Amino acid sequence: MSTKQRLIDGALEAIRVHGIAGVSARTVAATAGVNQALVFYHFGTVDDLLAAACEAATLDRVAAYRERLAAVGSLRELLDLGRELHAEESRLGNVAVLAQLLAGAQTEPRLAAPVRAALRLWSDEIEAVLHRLVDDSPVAEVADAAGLAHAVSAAFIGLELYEGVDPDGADAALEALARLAVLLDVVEDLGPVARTALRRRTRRAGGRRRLD
Amino acid sequence: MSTKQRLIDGALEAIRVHGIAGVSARTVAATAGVNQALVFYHFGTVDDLLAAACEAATLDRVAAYRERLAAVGSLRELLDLGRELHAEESRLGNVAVLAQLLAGAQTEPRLAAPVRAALRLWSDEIEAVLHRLVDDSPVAEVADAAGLAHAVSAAFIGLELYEGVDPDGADAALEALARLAVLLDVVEDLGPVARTALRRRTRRAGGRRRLD
DNA sequence: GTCTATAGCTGGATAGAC
DNA sequence: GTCTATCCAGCTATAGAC
Repeated sequence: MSTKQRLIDGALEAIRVHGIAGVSARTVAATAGVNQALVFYHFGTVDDLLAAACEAATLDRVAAYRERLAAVGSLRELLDLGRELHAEESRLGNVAVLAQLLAGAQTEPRLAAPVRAALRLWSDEIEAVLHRLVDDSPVAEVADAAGLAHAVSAAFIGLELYEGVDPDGADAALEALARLAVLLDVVEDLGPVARTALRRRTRRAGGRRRLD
Repeated sequence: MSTKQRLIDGALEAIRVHGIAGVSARTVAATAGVNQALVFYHFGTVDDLLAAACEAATLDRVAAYRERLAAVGSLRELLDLGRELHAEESRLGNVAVLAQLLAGAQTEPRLAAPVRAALRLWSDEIEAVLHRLVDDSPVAEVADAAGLAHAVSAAFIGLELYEGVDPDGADAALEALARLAVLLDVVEDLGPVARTALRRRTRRAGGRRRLD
């Protein structure tokens, strides 16, 4: 394995263990088992290494789910895959890494673009599935695929961080969301008469809602 | 204003400006306009100062919304207040501070308890309102107040971080969630016959969903 | 490409004068 | 309570030997 790759893996592991506030050329190099000066030889700055690690990790994980996402055939299946993905990535610590990088990107402009790109990789993937499942179902009335894809990505990050300090609270949140999502099933199975009624009602309610 | 208070305010401002990775006794003291050694005299360690700042800021902001939350009379109104709160706190940077502290708490055990307590202050408040609005409405079938309160808190954090690197994506996410929430209005206005039908359907769908 | 060594800085934390 | 002065660890980044 190349030194560059070892540094990237070391960076990801160092973020997992020490958080964004605890990563440094020294901690990363120690984790990777290489000399500290090589961080600067290969990447120039620590932030550039973090950016490279962010991109590499995301490309890898998104690719790992592409097939499973393509096989999803209903909202029910998508929700199940979502919970599976949450459990799996939580265990591997990938969402945690992305969350730390996202927190760091708030005040470090050089991290903002790579982190945005990583989030877009995920949300584009989710958006494609949502379009396929939702666009010609009754849910289309209330579901904007692009916006929801971003919301799902943000929720994954938020829940991961929440879980770090309040695991029971995060569990309860996931349960509650799954329960609420049952509504989508109900709408999806609606007959034509009920669909028309729903459309009428959502149009009205949507009009009342638009405030800002 | 006491030195302790100036340090707390300085800590909050320093987190806003430099992020959790950039706060130090020196940056905080400089922001507060006091001597660096006073951080340790008054709080012992930097983390203990951050913990105190976390608690103070949250108590302050939760109190600022208590009246408005008590005045909420419908899910529609709650959603509108939520978007108002998001805009207001985003501008003041309070959610951003909580998000940074939450990120730091993932790897700093001394921050975990205070941050969990802060999140609970918010979610308890939200849970109380949800109980009041939802418990004897048809939505109760699909809405667990306690779990949803945690979900809402986590979503606020996730969206705030998302907004920091992708404002357009975060806007789209909020729009999409508001649109989806229209479903709740629809269910809330359901007649008794439709309510019974919904209950039957959610029971079945809920049974199929329980996987992990 | 990789190593040692080091410059120059910022970090937490304390001692001791006032 | 507040200040100066200081210790020492850790930080980024570079120079230069191999």
